Amino acid sequence: MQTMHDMTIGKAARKAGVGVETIRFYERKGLIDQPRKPDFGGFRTYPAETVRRVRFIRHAQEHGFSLREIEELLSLRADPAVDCADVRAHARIKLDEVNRKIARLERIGAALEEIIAACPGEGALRKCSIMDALEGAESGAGGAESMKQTKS
Amino acid sequence: MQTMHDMTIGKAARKAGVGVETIRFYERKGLIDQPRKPDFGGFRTYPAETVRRVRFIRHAQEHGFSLREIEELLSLRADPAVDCADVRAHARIKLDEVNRKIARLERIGAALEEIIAACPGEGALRKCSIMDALEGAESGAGGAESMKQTKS
DNA sequence: CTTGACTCCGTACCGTGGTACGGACTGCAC
DNA sequence: GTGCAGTCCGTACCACGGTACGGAGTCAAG
Repeated sequence: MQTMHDMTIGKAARKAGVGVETIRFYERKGLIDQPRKPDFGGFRTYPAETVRRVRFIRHAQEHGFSLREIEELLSLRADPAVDCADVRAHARIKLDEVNRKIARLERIGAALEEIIAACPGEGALRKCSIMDALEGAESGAGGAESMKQTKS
Repeated sequence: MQTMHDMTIGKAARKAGVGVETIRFYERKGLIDQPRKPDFGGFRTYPAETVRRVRFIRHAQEHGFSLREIEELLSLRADPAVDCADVRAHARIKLDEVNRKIARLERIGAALEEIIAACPGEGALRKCSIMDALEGAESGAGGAESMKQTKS
């Protein structure tokens, strides 16, 4: 039996802090499942689980995961029958991705700090080291090469 | 006065490390300006400045700036009255963003490590800390996050 | 029983950052 | 003088993450 906390889509959306269209969008994407309509007419009712799931999605997005990655993340715990080793393997892949993202951001941050520190803070742009840094390339981060296709 | 280093678009693109289409795209976006065609036929010639500008764009992208922000940066440069501090302020905002992203990623990384560690390597998954980490997420620590839209 | 708010559903559209395509032209080499 | 690489130009397309729209149905209050 569904809890008595079921709600219509609008209420679920408000609770989750998103728009109705966003809920539907996630349904279309398969990130959350669409409750079926009551057979005797009326509106779909959404369980509290939907709200939790939407919040999960938003938080994961804030952490830099794409919807595709989030789908995977959700599937980690979707099936209680899933073997722990599988879950762990997925989690390790994700952890690896996270660490790579952190490393990349740290390089960017270090480069930014460097150019900010080198900036005199005032004066004409003629001698703005930030502009120079962006123009001139190097800056520890390396990778002046063309990173063209990064499509997977 | 054109320098003697003018080149066709393909050469400029190669020098800048991007594709021809990317140059044209930046032209359409107004990030670089398109040289006019020689009136007596032939191809456009691009000055070395274009290459520098494209490199600037790519480097700024690597530092986390969007094309729109880069456009601003470029227009700042075009204005001799602009102060260096303006540029540094932009860089600081970016640095803040980067640091926030890193902090978030580190939290999710820790959560992933937790579930990996909690996993015995076989058997069913009982609890998933990643869900906890992302669902309630910033709860405990006074994050003050989630100031989403407040639809009425 | 009417009104207004909400739901349902498909489809179209938005901005971001490009990539691809096709036909016509040009320029250089052989 | 022909052939091929490169240019020109418009347009279409891609993935991503949604947002908006319009017409119908439904619900709950007055």
